[in-house]
Amino acid sequence: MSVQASHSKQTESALKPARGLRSLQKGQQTRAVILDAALGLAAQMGLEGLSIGALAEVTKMSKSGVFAHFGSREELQIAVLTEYHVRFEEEVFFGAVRATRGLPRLRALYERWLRRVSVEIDSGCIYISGAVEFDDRPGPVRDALVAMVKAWQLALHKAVDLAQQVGHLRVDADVEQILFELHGLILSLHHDARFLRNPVALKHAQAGFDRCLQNYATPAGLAADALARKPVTVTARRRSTSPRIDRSKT
Amino acid sequence: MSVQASHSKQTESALKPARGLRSLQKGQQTRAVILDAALGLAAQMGLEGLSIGALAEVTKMSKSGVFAHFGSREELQIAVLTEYHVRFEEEVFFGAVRATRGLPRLRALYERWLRRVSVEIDSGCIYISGAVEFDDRPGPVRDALVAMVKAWQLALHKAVDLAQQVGHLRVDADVEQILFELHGLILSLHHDARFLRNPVALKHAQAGFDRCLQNYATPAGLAADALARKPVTVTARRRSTSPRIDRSKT
DNA sequence: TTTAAAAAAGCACGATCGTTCGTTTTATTA
DNA sequence: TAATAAAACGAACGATCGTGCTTTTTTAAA
Repeated sequence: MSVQASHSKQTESALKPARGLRSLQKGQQTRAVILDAALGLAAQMGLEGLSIGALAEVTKMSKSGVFAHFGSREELQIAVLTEYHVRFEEEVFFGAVRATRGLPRLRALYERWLRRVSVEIDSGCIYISGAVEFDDRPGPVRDALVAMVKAWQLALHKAVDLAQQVGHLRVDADVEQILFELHGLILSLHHDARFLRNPVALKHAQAGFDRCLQNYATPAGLAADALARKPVTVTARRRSTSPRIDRSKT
Repeated sequence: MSVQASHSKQTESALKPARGLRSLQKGQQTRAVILDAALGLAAQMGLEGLSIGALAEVTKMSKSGVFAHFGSREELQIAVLTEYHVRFEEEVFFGAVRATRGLPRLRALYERWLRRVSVEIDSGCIYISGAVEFDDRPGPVRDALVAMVKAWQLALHKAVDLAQQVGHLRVDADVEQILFELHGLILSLHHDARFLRNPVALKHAQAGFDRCLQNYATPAGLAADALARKPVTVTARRRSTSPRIDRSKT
């Protein structure tokens, strides 16, 4: 199941040569290198700002050499997108489903999502920038992006559903509404942290999540959430001016 | 005070000719036409996607003719930005400050903001798309954009402050946190409505605002809010599956 | 209506874009 | 090691980008 979007352009013909499948043969290997650089470039300049020339320069290859690996710019963009999807899935989703069902898992998903959007290495969430770039630009790239975002939202939807089933979230709460608000917190974080360079944006995003729980969670859910969180001390979280809550990371 | 960002590139030398200031003389007139077209183009393609060639085509002018009005692409982008700022100020801010201080005014601001982001003619909020495009692109365009967004946030900040002073919002509430969450709702709306084409996004944004009030407003504030809202019937708002709340516009 | 100024057009420039094609260099197999 | 396939390169294409420069057209003042 996972967060699979329906895009498997990996050809990997698997017929004829019964290839070694041990070490990537040179082609796939440099393709991976290119893709890695492309991810960094796309995170910085956006998917539309990603150019083959710049990519060639950064990988110290010729333009045509880079180009040959993808066949077209569109396919390069899609390849970048699916690579990002795989990493996102790996880091955020698979890393969080180990947490127990209910609020602990939902919080784990959210926390990892936070990190991904704000403090990542080259930062710049391609889902978010891509959504803005392609909201008025039809085509296969947009289609692929929509599929991935929807897949991720579906995964979140299931996590919220589960949290309701185990009695951590009130069953009369509108799941779509919860997702809408959580997504808003993420987008606001992305905006304030990256664009406005506001260093406290992360804390606002975390506080927003807590306040969301206060509204939609059951007493049992709140208890489970408190238990699952790092039990350093039992002092209630309070909003103070002194910036020492910083150590609340896993 | 208003929502003034510090950018008045309007030259308007005001010296020598004591110009007619009645009807714009030809230059300013076509400049206005170009700018109007540029706003539409930028809303659709983004500030970076806005090209002088496309702008010339849409206005049926020569490239150099368009170009001469701005002197550089950057100045064109800034001109588009300030024009957008003026319109935003007009529609959202000045249109809402007529509402009485406190929650009525805050709601008026929010409602107009909503419309601006979701249902506008050519739609596509340049503040939002610009924030994504220029979060990693230093320069005067970014600076201008940051100034405008901060000016708008300051205006919102004052509205929230006022709502606290008149006893509509709890004084122990963190203003920045409120702004963060409201902004998140707007961004989520922009994302879901424009990118995902979700027709119910607007309702989620409205419900999110209501829930925000439930958390941060005082009883007196809630009463004032209920009074200020269209007093069609006195039935309490409830979350039902039947979609009939649609007529809740001013 | 004539004249001076402003506005728009026309043309061309260097750069960069994605892309194609033919050649040369690598890597893989026999 | 020789033969074969894959990979990377180099050069060039048409298009478009922003931007200068010169000329023509339009507008405003005398």
